[in-house]
Amino acid sequence: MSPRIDEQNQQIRDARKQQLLEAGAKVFGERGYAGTKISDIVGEAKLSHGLIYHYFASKEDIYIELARTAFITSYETIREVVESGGSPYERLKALTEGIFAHTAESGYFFLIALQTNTSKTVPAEATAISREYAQQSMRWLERLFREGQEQGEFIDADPLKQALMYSSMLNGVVFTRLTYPELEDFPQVDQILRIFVHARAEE
Amino acid sequence: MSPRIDEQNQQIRDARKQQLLEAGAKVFGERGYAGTKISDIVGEAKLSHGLIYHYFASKEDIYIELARTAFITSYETIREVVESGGSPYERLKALTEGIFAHTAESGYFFLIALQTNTSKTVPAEATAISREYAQQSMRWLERLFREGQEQGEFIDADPLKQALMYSSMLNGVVFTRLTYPELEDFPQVDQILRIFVHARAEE
DNA sequence: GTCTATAACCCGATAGAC
DNA sequence: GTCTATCGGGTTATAGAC
Repeated sequence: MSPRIDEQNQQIRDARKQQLLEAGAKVFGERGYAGTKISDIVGEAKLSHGLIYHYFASKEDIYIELARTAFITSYETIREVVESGGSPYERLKALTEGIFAHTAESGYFFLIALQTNTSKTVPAEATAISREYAQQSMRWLERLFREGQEQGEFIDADPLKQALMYSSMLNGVVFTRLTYPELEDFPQVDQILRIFVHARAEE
Repeated sequence: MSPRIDEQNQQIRDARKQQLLEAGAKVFGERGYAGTKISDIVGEAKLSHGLIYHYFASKEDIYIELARTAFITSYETIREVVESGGSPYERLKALTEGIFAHTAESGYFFLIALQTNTSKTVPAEATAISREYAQQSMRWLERLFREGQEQGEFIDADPLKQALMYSSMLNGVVFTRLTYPELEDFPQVDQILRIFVHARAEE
């Protein structure tokens, strides 16, 4: 095999794998781990039944890879924004808007993350990955809230609980946005962030 | 058959049905509709495999009955509190605390409601029931927010969007409480309701 | 009313041809 | 690399004995 052929083959392999992952994200998101059949995935990807096993060892394997992508993406977004410049409030607002924009286009990953945290049927490895990244993400959020309190922008409260409150609210709102996609300009980001900042005269 | 026997039989039937519904709530909540096997339910209820079909026509049937209970309970709680006495803020606070108390003891129904709204594998009838009650519940919440605005307690904003915001936040927080049951006094109800009320001097 | 046994079907994963 | 055919195991629902 010449290098030329090798390279072409690699491109085909990458393309097929991506095809299967995208199909998997859609059907796992819509139907859950147990409710998804291999035939659903290959049907969505328009590939034959057997071919999926040339790219993944098992159904569990596909799910784990998708869950990992979901959690890493979320974690990296949080880390980058918290480490970036701007006041704590500006960063919190930027993070919120970034997450809304992201989930609007790839809601399936949100649903996969949700399942990984609620269903006992998902592969144990996916649940372990979730726990790991959830903990790390919470640490970054905690730091953001602590900074906001030190600088006087945020109200005083246990920073970890504020971080939990923030992620709770975000989950709830993203979920509603997925349920009612026709709702535009929901929610007002400034409004939901009022929970965390000091009261001030209304204009 | 004497009436005496009939009555005893009816008691047995009711008890078994309740047993199966409770087992079903647990395993459907934990494993999802597709991930739950009949053997999981009867195993949890400690009854034999075949017996479940003397009480329910099908697996779908059990799920529909559980989903109906979940949505009706939620709807009735909202309706009763909104119709009760007290200022809008007092009613909103009472509703929030009531829902937290309720989901703390029967979180499985929350998970069943969640799945019914996100998974395409659940029986279509359950999804229809969800939509119906969600719409009705939203109307009552909308009314509560409109009253709060008219009386000057709540900030001005589209009452329907405030109702959506409230239910989003509640979903997110209940979810977090299920994920971290060891967290006590999370969240501070007064804090989350700050979103909806006018800013005022902090004590 | 309760149980065990089984029918009828479907799924994940593999084998092997092209 | 891609496909069809098939194996082995497991699932819902029913039948029939006690």
